[in-house]
Amino acid sequence: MKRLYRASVPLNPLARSFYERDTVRVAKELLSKVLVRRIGSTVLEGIIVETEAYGGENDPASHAYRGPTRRNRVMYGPPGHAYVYFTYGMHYCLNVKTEPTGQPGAVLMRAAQPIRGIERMKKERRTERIKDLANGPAKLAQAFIVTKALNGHDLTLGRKLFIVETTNPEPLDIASTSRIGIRVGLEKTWRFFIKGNRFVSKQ
DNA sequence: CTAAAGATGTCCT
DNA sequence: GGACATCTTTAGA
Repeated sequence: MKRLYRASVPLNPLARSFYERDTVRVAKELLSKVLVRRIGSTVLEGIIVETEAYGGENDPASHAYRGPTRRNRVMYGPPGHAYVYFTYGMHYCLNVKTEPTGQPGAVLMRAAQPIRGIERMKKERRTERIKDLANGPAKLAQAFIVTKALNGHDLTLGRKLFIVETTNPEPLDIASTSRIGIRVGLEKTWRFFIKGNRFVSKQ
């Protein structure tokens, strides 16, 4: 069956060089880019509207603060891979690894504006409210069907899970605050979101 | 081995 | 605004 048009132009996944940079910079630049999840013939897409940067031994809020462990090993691997961890006994959170290999750094995907595959997301999230599909890190992971099976997945391959540039980028108004849900490292304003976007977790 | 916290979400008051 | 679900990971004995 012929398609009259494409809802989104297929673009190449962001290259490893995009991720292999300063974590805070990557966290800001990921805003407005599109997170893509493919499961068989199903495609899920969302505009990244909120992120948080996590560092290494200089960042007490980071999983890598006390050095490498089994859980955080992806944070010490090559850039451009997914770091997925399980928390609170029931939730997954999705990060992308930044900085060069051997240097810890990751960006937490905190919220996305659903643009494709919304019906599937509603089913996964058990809600009809589009605003509530991915306005939080664990909600986002659930909507995009991200589990520990994707931990360490290479985001530059363009399969299963990856990120692409926006087709029509608009000028961004970016706000920054302290990161959410942490008890230390509050002095760093490493949470970034698109100001005014209604799919952000908290204004 | 044991214990406590956790980059959260949901439901209740 | 607060309780609570639920279990892996990590730190400490």
